[in-house]
Amino acid sequence: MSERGADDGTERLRRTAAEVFGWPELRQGQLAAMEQVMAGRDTLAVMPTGAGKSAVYQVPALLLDGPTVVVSPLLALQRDQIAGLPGTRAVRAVAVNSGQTAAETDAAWEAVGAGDAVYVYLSPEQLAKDEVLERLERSAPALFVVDEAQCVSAWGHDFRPDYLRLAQAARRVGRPPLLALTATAAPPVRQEIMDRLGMDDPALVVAGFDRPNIALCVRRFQDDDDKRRAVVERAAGEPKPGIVYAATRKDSEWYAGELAGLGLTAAAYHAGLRAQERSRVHDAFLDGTLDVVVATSAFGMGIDKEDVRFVLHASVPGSLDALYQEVGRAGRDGRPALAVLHYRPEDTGMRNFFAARTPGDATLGKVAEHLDEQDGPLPLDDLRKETGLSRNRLTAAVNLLEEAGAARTDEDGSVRPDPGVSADEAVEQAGEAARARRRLERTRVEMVRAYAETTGCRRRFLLGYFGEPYDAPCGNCDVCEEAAADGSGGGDVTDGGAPPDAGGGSPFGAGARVRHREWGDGTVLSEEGDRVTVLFDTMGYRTLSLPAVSDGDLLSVLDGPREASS
DNA sequence: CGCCTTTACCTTAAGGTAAAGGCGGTGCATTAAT
Repeated sequence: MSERGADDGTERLRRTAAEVFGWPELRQGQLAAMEQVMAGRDTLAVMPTGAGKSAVYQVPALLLDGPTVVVSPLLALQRDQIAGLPGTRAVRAVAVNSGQTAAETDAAWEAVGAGDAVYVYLSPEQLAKDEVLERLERSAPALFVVDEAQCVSAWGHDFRPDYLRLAQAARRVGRPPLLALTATAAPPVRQEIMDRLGMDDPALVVAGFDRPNIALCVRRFQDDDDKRRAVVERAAGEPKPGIVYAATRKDSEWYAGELAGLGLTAAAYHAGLRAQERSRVHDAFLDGTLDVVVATSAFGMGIDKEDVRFVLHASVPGSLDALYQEVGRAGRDGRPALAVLHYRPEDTGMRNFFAARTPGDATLGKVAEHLDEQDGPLPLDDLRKETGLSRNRLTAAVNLLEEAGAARTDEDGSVRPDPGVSADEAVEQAGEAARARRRLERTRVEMVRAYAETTGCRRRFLLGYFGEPYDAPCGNCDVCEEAAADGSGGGDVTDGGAPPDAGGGSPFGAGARVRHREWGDGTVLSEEGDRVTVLFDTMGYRTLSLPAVSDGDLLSVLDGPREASS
C-alpha cells in the first residue's frame, strides 16, 4: 500500500470514528490495530480495558464489505456491546444465542441474509453448529473477531472446549481475516492464542501494561484465621468501593457476611447465585450503592467501573494472568488504587487441583476406539451419541487427539482419525499432551508463588512476566517502600537480599533465549539477585539459581529477545 | 492439595479424637416438566 493510500485509510477510520461513534480522536494503539485489520492482516491486540479495545473492530467493520462476526464469551457481554453501539440502522448489530426468543433469532438471521447486519455476536458454542456456520458462510463475513481472547487459553482446554475449535469455525465461514482482542496476556499466552486460532503471520499490537497508580502489595500468612482477619480489616479500612476475590463460593459468602457485620454494604457474587441476585449485585456495584463485592472469578468480565479503589485477593489465583486481569479492575480513573495479594502457601493446593482437569485416558480411549472402528470421518454429534459422553467432554477429548496429531477435522466438520495411528497410540499421544498441559498449568501456579515470594520489586516482576522489562524500583509496591524506609533509616545496601533493581551485568536478561541442558529452550522472564526465571517451551516456568547453572554450565544464551509475532 | 463434615471408636456413657470421604470455579445450550 502506498503512503498516500495508508493516509487515506487512516483518514477514513478517523472520520468514521468521529461521525458515527462520536470519538474525536483515536489512540495510537487503536489506530495501529485498525490499520492492520483494514489491510486484511490477522491481528492480536493486547490492550488494557478502557483503552477502547472494542473500537478496533467496531470502526473497521463499517468500512468493510460484509458482516463482522464477533465471538464473545458471555451473553451479558453481547448485550452490553450491542447496547453500546449507536442506534442507527446503518450500524445494525444482531446476536444469535439461547438467551433470546426464536423470533429474535429469526430476525437476526434475516438481517444477516439480507446483508443488513454489520455485527453478528455469537458464543463459541454457536460456532460449533453446522447450521450456524453455513448461514454465516453464505453471508461472506469480512472479519472474524475473538473478543476476550484470553478465554482461548484459559477456558479452551477444559471448561469451554469450543474455544479451541474457532480456527476450524473461521475456516468454515470462509476464513476472513482474524482479529483477537484481550486486555491481559503474557507472551506465551499470546503465542497460544495466535497458534490456536490459526493466525497467519499475525500483527501484534501491544499497549503498555504498567498501571503505575495501582500500589502492589503481598502479605504472607501461616495461619488461615490470621489471613481472614487481615482481609476483612483491609477491606473495612481502605477507601471504597472495592472488590475482594475469594477462592470459593463459600468463602465469598463468609467474607461478605463479616463485612456486613461491620456495617459495610457488602455482597457476595458467584455463579451459584440466582440470575436475579447476580444482576442485582452487579447493578448495585456499578451504581455505587455497594461498598464491597466479594466474588469468585465469576465477577469482572465486562465490569467497566472507573472508581474501584482496591482489589484484594483473599487467596491466590491460578496464574499471574488471572491476577493481573483482576487487579486491573482497580483505579481505571488513574487515581491511587491498591492491590493486595493475601498469600498462604497452602492455598496453591486448590489451584493445582483445578489445573488437573483434562480428559483422562479412559475418555480418550473411548473416543479413539470409536473413531478407529468407524474407519472414516464421523460427525461430532454421531460420535457423541456413540460414546455417550457429554458434549464438552467429547469436544475436549477430540481437541486433545487433534493436538496429538491422531485425528483431524474435515471441512464439513466431521472428525477423521489418522489411519497411521492406532487407537492405543492415539491415547498415549493425547495423554501426553494432557500431561504437558497439566505441567504447564502447575508452573503457572508456581509463578504466582514466585511473585508472592519475590524479594524484588513487585511491579518489575509482574511486568517482566508480561514481557515488559522495567528497570527502576517502582516506588509503589511494598518491597520498594520497605527498601526506601530502610534507606532513610541510614542502613547500608546489603548484598544478602536482592535489591529491587538488581540485575543487569549477566547475559540472562529478560527476553533472552536460552538453552538448558535438560529442559531445552526457553525465554528468560525475569532476573533478580542470583535467580533467573525462565519459561521453557516444553517444561513451563522454572526459577533457577545463577551460580548453580553457571557452575554446571547448565544454561546457555542462544540470542536476544525473540520476535513475539513470529 | 487442603478443608470440612461425617462416621467410628474409645470409654468411670457424653464428648473428645482420629480416620475416612467428599468437595472445591469459570457458562454456554438444551431439555423436560409445569
